Amino acid sequence: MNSRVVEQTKIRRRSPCFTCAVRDSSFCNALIRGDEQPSDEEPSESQAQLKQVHQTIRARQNIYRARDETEDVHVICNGWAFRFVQLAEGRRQILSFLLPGDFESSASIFKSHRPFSIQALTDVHYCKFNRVDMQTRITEQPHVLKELARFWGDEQDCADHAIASLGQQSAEARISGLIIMLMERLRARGMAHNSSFSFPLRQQHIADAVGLTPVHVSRVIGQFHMAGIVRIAQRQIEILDETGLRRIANAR
Amino acid sequence: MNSRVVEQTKIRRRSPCFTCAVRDSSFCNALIRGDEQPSDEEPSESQAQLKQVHQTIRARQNIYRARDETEDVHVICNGWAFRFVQLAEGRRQILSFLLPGDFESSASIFKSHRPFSIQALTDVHYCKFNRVDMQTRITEQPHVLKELARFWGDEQDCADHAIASLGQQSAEARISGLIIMLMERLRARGMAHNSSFSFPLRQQHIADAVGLTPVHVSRVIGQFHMAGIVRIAQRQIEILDETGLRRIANAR
DNA sequence: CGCTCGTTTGACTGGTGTCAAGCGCAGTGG
DNA sequence: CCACTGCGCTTGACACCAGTCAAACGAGCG
Repeated sequence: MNSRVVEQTKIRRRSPCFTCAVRDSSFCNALIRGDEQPSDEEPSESQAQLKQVHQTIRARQNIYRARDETEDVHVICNGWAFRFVQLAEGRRQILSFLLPGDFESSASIFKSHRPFSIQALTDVHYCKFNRVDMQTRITEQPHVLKELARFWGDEQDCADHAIASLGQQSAEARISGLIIMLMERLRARGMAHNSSFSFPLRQQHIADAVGLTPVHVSRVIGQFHMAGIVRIAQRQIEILDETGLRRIANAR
Repeated sequence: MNSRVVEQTKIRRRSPCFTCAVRDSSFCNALIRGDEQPSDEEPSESQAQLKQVHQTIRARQNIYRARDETEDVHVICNGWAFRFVQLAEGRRQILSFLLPGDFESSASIFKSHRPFSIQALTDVHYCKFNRVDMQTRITEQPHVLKELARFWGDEQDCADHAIASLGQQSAEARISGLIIMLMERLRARGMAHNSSFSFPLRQQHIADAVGLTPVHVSRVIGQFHMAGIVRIAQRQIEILDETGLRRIANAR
């Protein structure tokens, strides 16, 4: 396949996207590289319409605050972020984790304000696309819509999985399921090697994601440690017994 | 507004859609009526392409079984259905309830098989659209895509709400939240009058939707009865104290 | 009349939350 | 270099919400 070469020539060399580590698996790719079919219509024209701005933000800062109006849609280039809702009495629910190449959410492309917030978990490098430009790109180029639909289906599957997990599974199963999901998503990006990968989550984040208290998360992770299933240290995780971990995740 | 009249002329009088009670608020409307803008392009041509088949199914029958290949996308015309995943040991999680005018899920338009099943809760009258036809309709008519995006955003909001509810709320809050959500969705369709509406859910359905056991659902609903907040009987519900119900739904 | 299905109720159990204290470590400033 | 501090994690004691098991009831229906 030399499609990669073709893509590179279409992305301006000055753009940070030129060196993006996850470009091949991200939606940006379809967006930026223009129409896949070799055609004679000038691609540079619609190319110019797609404004994007790259930005950096420190850990714990909000990338988007719920219900704010914004013209932009955010894509994570580097680092981890998460989508969440803030509830009464300091409680919050993490709705999803955003990894490099992830959209804040594909539905955001069509809405100027959303009910959730987005916060950087590590230092994050992200990219803002103009929403209206994106919409025209999607209506004009059917293959971009197709690609978007794929992301959107994946998002729904993740959401449905979270609902089933929260509704039906025990604390151990929910936590191990979260670890497995993150592992698989990182593997798909080539960001996990020999069952060991970056794991910047605090136990508070895990708790907010799976609907438990940090205290109980600590107990469960402690069990996992003692059973020799995982090892978490220095913001890194190592999966020592993937089979065992999956068994726990699939049990009630 | 005489747009209603215009629409009627575009829907063949023989079609069940002609007398659909929720047509104005459903996605079918945008799909069937063709391009909104008065234009000279012949609408009858693309009209003919959109195959739809109407069907009826008894309560408790499955409309779709998880992971089956299908060429169709389903829309509920009449009655209630629900989307669910079946888990080990007879457990199941209800992911969402489908009311008249609802799509099985907007992401289904782009995928030939999905991880969830759909079951009729009451006797259901539904409509099958051909998926590929639908896709071309969406790519060809930008306003249909816009409309679809609206549904899709609503779906995400519902899913996010369910996640937050399951993760952070007490049994009382989850159950009252479910009742309120159904009430509001029925009101939007003109299917709820003076805080009283059809409520075909068994307590088992409520339990499977909010992640509790039927026994505990019974206890909570019993409390609601005794507190004079709602009255459920003969598959009908009456909201006696909406303020109180909302207070419970918003508390932890 | 005697099914079946859905609901209710009681007694008891257990998983998870709450509260509180202590530990280790990194950063910071003297 | 050392105290001080804050953050994240761990641990223990105890409380409580919700699950489990079992029995009984009522309504609809053949």
